[in-house]
Amino acid sequence: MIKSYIENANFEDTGFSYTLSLISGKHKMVILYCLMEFEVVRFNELRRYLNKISDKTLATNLKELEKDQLIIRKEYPQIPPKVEYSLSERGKSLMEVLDQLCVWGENNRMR
Amino acid sequence: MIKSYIENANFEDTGFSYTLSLISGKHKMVILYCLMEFEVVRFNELRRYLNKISDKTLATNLKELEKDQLIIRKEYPQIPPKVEYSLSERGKSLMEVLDQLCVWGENNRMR
DNA sequence: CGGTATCCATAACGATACTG
DNA sequence: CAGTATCGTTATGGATACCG
Repeated sequence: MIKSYIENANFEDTGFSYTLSLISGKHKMVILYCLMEFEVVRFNELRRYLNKISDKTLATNLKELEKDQLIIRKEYPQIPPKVEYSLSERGKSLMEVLDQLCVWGENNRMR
Repeated sequence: MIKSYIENANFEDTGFSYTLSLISGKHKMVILYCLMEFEVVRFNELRRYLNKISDKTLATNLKELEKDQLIIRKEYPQIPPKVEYSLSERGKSLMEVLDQLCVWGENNRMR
């Protein structure tokens, strides 16, 4: 898997860098975690879970996650507006892998 | 594992974000991959594998990876200088997890 | 409530020149 | 060869104000 990446001198076009592109940035992983934990979350609710994220950054991140089909955005046409975010099946499958990073981190933290 | 993260409203202090802090940035993962693949690599050799990385950025990244004990820097006291980089055992164990991201990316790429 | 628009701060990264 | 120093550029995120 990895060997072919380097030999082809073509890392940018690999599944690995593709995965990274989906979850890079300061907040995306945390957003995904919140959605995994609470399943269905509204915009301002999410903003409270993420300690100090701005409206703009949260909105941008959610749009990208939606575009990448990791999360689902459900809008209710009402006043005041109501929008619910949740993980897609694709998003859930990614979370299984990311959880391994948690485990490694817990086990390999240096004191 | 994850549940406790959110409930504690303490994500910044988790094993997961810790792992991320080790490998964030544009090049670190690629550097680790090169070291995994070629095992022992010199500075300029590494610079050629990473398409367009500057001296400065590569040096900074290598220093951080070394400080985080993911890689080992071995310097030969000679003229001209010779320095070899390789994965530590800790670095190798992290690569096993990261490889799962490869696999997910290959399987879940959208066309 | 769930955003946008605008402007600004910061940090990451890069280019070039130089050195022990 | 393996870097460092300096400067410039770009990408990312934040603050504030405002809107349907």
